[in-house]
Amino acid sequence: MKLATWNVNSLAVRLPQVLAWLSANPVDVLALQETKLPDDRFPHAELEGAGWRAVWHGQKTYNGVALLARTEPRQLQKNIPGFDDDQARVVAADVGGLRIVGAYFPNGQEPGSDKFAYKMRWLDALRAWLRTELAANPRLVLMGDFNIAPEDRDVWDPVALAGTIHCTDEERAQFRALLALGLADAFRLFEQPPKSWSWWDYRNLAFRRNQGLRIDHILVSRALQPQVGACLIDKQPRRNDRPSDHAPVIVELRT
DNA sequence: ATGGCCTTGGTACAAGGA
Repeated sequence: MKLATWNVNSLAVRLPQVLAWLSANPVDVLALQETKLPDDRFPHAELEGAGWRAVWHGQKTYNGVALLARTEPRQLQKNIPGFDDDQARVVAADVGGLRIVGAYFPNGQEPGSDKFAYKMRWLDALRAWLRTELAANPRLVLMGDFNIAPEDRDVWDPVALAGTIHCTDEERAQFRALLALGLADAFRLFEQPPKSWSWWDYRNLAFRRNQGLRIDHILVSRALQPQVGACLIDKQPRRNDRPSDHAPVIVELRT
């Protein structure tokens, strides 16, 4: 079983690339972030035509998440229960015997800003909810755009970017607190090439220079860890014309 | 360099992203 996550930075723009990628990369579940579509504009018919069931939670202009699956997702959850939020950032469902949580974590903009405070509140609420969710669903995967580079090795220039957004101690402590719930960063269960990133700025020829961050993650619960066979970042779609600034992350679970 | 790009909304340029 293969699962993947991809921040597509507008599904309206990227749908053809998503369908092409899915044809070449037969995953069972794909979590999407930054669909940037209200629910009535989600392209469920096109996806259905390609053999994908979907659940989606979107809004106009910003944010928006979805899960695409080969089988019907059940037990749908949109956003974090009990956390009043006007931003569409979470969609969860049961697929193939797994609890799948797809999430678009807040960016946070700048330490000390209102948006950063929101990011911290959102992370607190996510963690509290996941604690109960994990207790009820031991086979759980949390994947998406975390907007957190967990360690210095996840940053192309950790000196220049020390303490900046995605790299602050507070964000990294939040990431470790998620791991402490009993989750593992699937990517780090394996030896990986140095300078592995999942996002490259559109500016500065950043992709060509491989100047990026690893901020898109797949976390697996303890019960699933023995089944994780591989985890990789697929840089290929970042080479497309009009690419997303993020690349997909893929995990393989042995069944 | 308080920059460089991309998307949306809307039709000029601001906001947001990371």
